[in-house]
Amino acid sequence: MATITVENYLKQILLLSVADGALVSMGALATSLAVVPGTVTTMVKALAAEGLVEHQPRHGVRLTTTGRRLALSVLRKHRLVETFLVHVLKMDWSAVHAEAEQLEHAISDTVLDRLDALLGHPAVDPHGDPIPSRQGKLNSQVYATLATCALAKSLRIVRITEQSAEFLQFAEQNGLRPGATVRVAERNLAAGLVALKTNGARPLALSLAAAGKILIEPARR
Amino acid sequence: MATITVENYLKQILLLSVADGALVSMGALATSLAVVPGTVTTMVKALAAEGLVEHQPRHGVRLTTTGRRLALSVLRKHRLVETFLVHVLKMDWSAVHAEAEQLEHAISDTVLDRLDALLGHPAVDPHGDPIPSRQGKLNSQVYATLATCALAKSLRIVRITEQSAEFLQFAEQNGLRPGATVRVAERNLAAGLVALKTNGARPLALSLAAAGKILIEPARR
DNA sequence: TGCGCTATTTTGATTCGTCAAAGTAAAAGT
DNA sequence: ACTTTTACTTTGACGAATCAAAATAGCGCA
Repeated sequence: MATITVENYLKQILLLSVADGALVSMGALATSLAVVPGTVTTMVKALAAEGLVEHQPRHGVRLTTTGRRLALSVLRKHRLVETFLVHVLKMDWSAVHAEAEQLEHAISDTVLDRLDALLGHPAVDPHGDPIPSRQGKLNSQVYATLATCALAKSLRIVRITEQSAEFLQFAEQNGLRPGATVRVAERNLAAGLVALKTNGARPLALSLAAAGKILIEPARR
Repeated sequence: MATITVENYLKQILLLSVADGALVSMGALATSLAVVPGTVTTMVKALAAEGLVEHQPRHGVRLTTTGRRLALSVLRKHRLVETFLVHVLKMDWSAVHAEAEQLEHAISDTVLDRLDALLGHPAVDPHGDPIPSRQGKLNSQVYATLATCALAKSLRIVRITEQSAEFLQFAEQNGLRPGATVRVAERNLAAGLVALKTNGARPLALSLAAAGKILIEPARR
């Protein structure tokens, strides 16, 4: 069985691959796993020997079919656990990521299935991130972000693609959570700023980088 | 922070110490942790260096105050998780031990507190084992067992001190769960057998060893 | 009192995941 | 095109946890 470390490497490669089967750079992997690059090289070679990834020396790494299946199962655990922590244990939206990071490696498939049923087979977690299905299907629809969308239109937030507790706390306190409605009042590329109007009405400024983390779709009706 | 291995050693020493502060033999520890004796010696010396246990070379090991506190916290996690799995996820009474064995190391104090509240601060887990309090108090009342109690009296099962799935399955199928009422019809020391009458009425024979795993008290009223 | 059995400890080796630092290839700049 | 920068890989070492097998201490028993 895969160790916790292996599970983390695979999950991270999945999260960093911009498109399905795209190469992930060793450096990016090292940063996101908080290890030095040499460690990643060593581990990736080991994973490749196990048939979990394909290593293109000097260029990067991608998941094999087997590796992807495993990574998706870890991601499913992570996101279902987050959903459970928020919806059942009423924990703070912004605090659950770190908890789930541990629990995703300790939870069995049996427990996961029960949890899934208890939660009513949710399609997305509290951040709006899609939950992989039991069969390993991941709804990877491409959404616009607050950094790129049309101005003045009424938008619905579908997802916050950032897991740092500070950012999530800030988002929550300003009404930026999945399901909320917003409009982009103004966008100033030079200053790197995006001005928002939320439902609650007080105006709000965001950096472009931050705005790019918030995925949206046209508000329904 | 203590590794998973350290947590397991401490928990096991706690469970094996017959009385508070009694020495636990290295051999018993090795068996219950499924490692060779040499490994236990090495680890115990390391734990002693950390101030978590006191090692009496050639004689055994006992927990220090610090070690005991840590062990109790692990045990609390284990038993609360078991309770959650049975009462909320409706999992099989006999299957939850193995699951909890993993989860006890992944769950934070924050999550544990929420879980405890959700379950209504239970005093015992589904096997009837007492759950240590948040402050580290463990209700260690001494109960009689089916191997030692009076005959013909009406008894209430309070606890099953055995975690193998086979035994628990057998117990469950025969109505031997905490809270159930039984009477000992007959005890044959020579044959090593105990004959029971359960509520459900079909008579049932148990080995003395098995009967000793079932703790009881006089039925109320 | 000494002999032998059994539990415990030692010793040397192994695996996993990691780091620091030196070496190398590829990409980017002038 | 040649040099510099950057990304990646290699090498040697280390800590944690383990095992196998040899060495030793304690204990019961004759």
